[in-house]
Amino acid sequence: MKNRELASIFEQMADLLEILGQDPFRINSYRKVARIVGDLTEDIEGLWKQGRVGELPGVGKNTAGRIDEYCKTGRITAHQELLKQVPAGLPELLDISGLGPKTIAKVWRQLEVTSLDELQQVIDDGRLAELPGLGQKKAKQIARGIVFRQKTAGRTPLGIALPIAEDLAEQLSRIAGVSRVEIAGSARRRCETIGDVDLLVQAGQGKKVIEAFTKFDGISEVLAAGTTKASVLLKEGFQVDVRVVSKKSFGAALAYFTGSKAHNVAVRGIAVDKKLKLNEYGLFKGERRIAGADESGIYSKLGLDFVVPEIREDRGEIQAAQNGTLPNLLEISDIRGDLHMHTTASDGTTTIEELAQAAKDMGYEYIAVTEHSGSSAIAHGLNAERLLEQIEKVRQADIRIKGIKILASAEVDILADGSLDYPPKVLDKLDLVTASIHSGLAGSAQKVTFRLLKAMESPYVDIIGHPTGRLLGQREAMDLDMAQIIATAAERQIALELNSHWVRLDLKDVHLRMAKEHGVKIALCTDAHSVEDLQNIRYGIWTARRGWLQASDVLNAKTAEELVEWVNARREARK
DNA sequence: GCCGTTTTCGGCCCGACTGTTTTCAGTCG
Repeated sequence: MKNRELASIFEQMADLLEILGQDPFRINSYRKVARIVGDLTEDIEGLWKQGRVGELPGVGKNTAGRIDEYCKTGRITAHQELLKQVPAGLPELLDISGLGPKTIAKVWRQLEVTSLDELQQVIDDGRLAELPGLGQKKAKQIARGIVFRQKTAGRTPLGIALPIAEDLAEQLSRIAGVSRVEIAGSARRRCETIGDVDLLVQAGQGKKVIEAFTKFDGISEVLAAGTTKASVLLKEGFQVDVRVVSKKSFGAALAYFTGSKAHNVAVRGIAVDKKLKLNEYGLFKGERRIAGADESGIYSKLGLDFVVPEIREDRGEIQAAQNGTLPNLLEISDIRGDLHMHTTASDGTTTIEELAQAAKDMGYEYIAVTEHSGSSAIAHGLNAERLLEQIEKVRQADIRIKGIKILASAEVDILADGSLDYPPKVLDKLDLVTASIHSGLAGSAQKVTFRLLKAMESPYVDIIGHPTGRLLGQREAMDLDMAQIIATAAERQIALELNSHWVRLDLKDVHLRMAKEHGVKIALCTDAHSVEDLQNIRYGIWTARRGWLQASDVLNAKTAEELVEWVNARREARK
């Protein structure tokens, strides 16, 4: 699937045009195409073969021609031409906070800067500060932007940012005069990584709130502080923006700052169609505010069902909200068990008993204990003999501990050739089998896809664990042919895992949606290595919701009886 | 660039803050 690659070409064309100072609206249209193509669950080449590229929103005659050229030749002439006009090192400079296209063009034309290194040089020798329209402060701001980008690569995992955001929100709510605090932005949409944290405060006296906020512990630098907003850098290395708004505008501001930008633009378009004006202060008919205190009022006045933050991405939710066909998304209460966890028998830090008790306290009906298999030596994986002992321990625990069903399972390694790390007669003794790749993740697309497909041929595999193997900010996802993996999972009735640890979130939202559309069941599991890890399920729930999943799409939303039935049906088919 | 029309041109979101100016450009969200 070439969707990502094509999207990045359009994205880069937009960057190049921006540096060249072209029409901003034209640039915006390129960015829109990049986003549409990147989010597409269908293969763009498939769409092209059917001659349906022109049906995509935002794709006109010109863009359709370019996609046509790309599908035929693998490149776009206009893109190549643009690359010749701008030094290769410039587009990445757009990622530096405080540095925009105008300034990049200026340092390029006037100081002959063509790379990040050369930019650093003209900052250090003072030439950047001497450019007309710039100065000492601006130069320092850009220098900070460079450091920040190098330190954090720009994004922070939700699992790190959200607890900090929740703590800041709590502190803000204790400031005198503050009546309400909400986390907005991508953290509220529960995106897997957060660029910066947006906090919205309802209060009369903005200035006092800003003054108190900028004195909080944990702030390493105040970037901006006015009467209604402040931006600070935390010691953890990411930015927090606080905005103070009045009660009558709170809902409008919350919607506005929750985004996504694409969702907001589309909603605003609906307002315009109705001869209304929507901004961060409210929904207006002429001068009169007709909604704004709460989000639901705005959606309802626009003839839309309320759209939960997790799916505000302009991926079809607005049309669904108009038609009354928004899905009834998965809730944490729908989850009846966790099917992936480790004990001290392999690399966990806890026991079967402790996990079972904690799961019971969470209201679960069942758990599956899944140790690593022998080839994961570093994780003290179990060879066949030790696995049989572990199965016996699980059976005993299941008898001893009342009120929860404990399934004997395993996270069996998928080896380099796609075979499984236990022989069939051992696998046959397990209630449930998850198979995962733990090594050789950097292999070619062809190789890693082959390994997974091969493993899925086994009649013993019920679930594929953390299918892409990514670790946010640490390790790239495997270069899988996801369309083929999903098609095979659908055909063979194999569930795919949504590993809910916040560093994995694997599968991710768009792949979950793709799987759902093909009728593939998702196993929403924590891969817990401790009792606390079981709580990571909340990250999985949010990601599942971002993928439009409903309870009916989730394997472990089934009752214990239904789950056993599902497994047995697969066992029958195996014979 | 796309889109949609009271259809072939004109609009496409726009307000806050900073820094460099001295009324505004650039950046950001």
